[in-house]
Amino acid sequence: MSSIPLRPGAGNGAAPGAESERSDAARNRGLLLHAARELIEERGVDGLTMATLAQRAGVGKGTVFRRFGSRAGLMMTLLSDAEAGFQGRFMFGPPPLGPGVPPLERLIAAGVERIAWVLEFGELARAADVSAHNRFDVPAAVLWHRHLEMLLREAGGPADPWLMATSLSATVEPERILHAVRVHGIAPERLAGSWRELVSRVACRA
Amino acid sequence: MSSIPLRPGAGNGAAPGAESERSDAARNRGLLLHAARELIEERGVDGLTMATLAQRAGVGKGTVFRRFGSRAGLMMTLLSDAEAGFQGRFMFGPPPLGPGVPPLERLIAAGVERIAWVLEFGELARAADVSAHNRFDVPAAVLWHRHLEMLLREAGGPADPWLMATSLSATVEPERILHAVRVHGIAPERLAGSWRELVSRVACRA
DNA sequence: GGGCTAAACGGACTGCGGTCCGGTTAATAT
DNA sequence: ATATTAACCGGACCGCAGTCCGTTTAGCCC
Repeated sequence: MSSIPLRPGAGNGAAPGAESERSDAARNRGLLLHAARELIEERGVDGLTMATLAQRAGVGKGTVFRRFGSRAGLMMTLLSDAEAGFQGRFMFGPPPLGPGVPPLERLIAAGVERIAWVLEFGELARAADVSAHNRFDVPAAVLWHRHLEMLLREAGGPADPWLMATSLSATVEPERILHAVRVHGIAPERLAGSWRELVSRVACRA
Repeated sequence: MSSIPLRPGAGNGAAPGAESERSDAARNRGLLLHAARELIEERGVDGLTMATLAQRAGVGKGTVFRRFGSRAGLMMTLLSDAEAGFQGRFMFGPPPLGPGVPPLERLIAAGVERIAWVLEFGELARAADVSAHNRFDVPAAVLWHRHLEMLLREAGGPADPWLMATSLSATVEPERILHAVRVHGIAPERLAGSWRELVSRVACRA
């Protein structure tokens, strides 16, 4: 009948790349993600070790690394839902975060939302950002950077929107934000206020 | 005669803290620092392992960790000369980096100098900045932050100089600067140009 | 010089991220 | 049902940062 065989395990929630996936592999990925969320809930992000995770999920350590490549890869996978949600909101969501208002307003909203996002998921993001490549060249980071760059360009402010977007991006990095809040006790509203002032000065003509 | 006994090993170049230091300890620290510089020259910062360092210096591994606490501590020690030089220049050196010109000019000079410093010593700084504490709460980092904050305050620009200094500081972090130059091929002059624009917009009234 | 003590020494040990490879199994073709 | 094979599995293994503790020694006092 069908010349195209069914690919078991394809099309389930967590994207297995472009290829399909054997059913045992899919099952193990599910087990691992579940166990990972459980362990993080119990012991925090830093309390999760790859060996413990393997044991909890009832698989070998090699399997964990084949699925996620590295600890950072696992964290990125765990983060992907939260990141996708954030992306969706600033690209297609309602104003002032999404399109429909002047660029400066969107920039302000983007930073405020980002700060809130970091406060919620920053711990995970920190664990995912072990290398410069993971921090800057991963699709989510590139997208965020481009979004800021585009808004700066629309606002017609800086002469070098790419680098200015880099500066803005640096301002709201998880490590810095979490440190400011947790160690220096800076209130999130104060972070938002400084962000507002920063982008207001940077994203305007003259 | 003298009721104050001589403290052997005290007063040599590399500050041993507030206390004195036994002669063998001082000798080993010298050997270790020498061996470390040698190894970094040969294999790069990332190619230095604590075990290799111990072996090269002809001491045990425990000794390395007692002297420097951690790999990051060793890197900070190796960096301290370069950092002291940089600090001296922006605090007491000739204008426009040192005092004697309007704050905006000093801010511009500070960033340009910092970028150059990072290009020279950033690899070491990256290895020293393993934790948030090492990155933000170490004396050199605090001093640099305070310097930027003070200049912003003098310029009378932002309403929240402390946080604005944090943003400026984030812009010239080693990881970002090195990544921009090495991966994206951004020319240092372009970094300097963007810095100039950033501080010009941030550090002015109105 | 000889004894005393606090400090320094050094290497075995642990825990972790990450790799490797021989054995196993899911999917397919016959 | 059986054979084939590509993908998957698992745990032994490696290198590294960092710790621990029994041993050695520098500096001081007599």
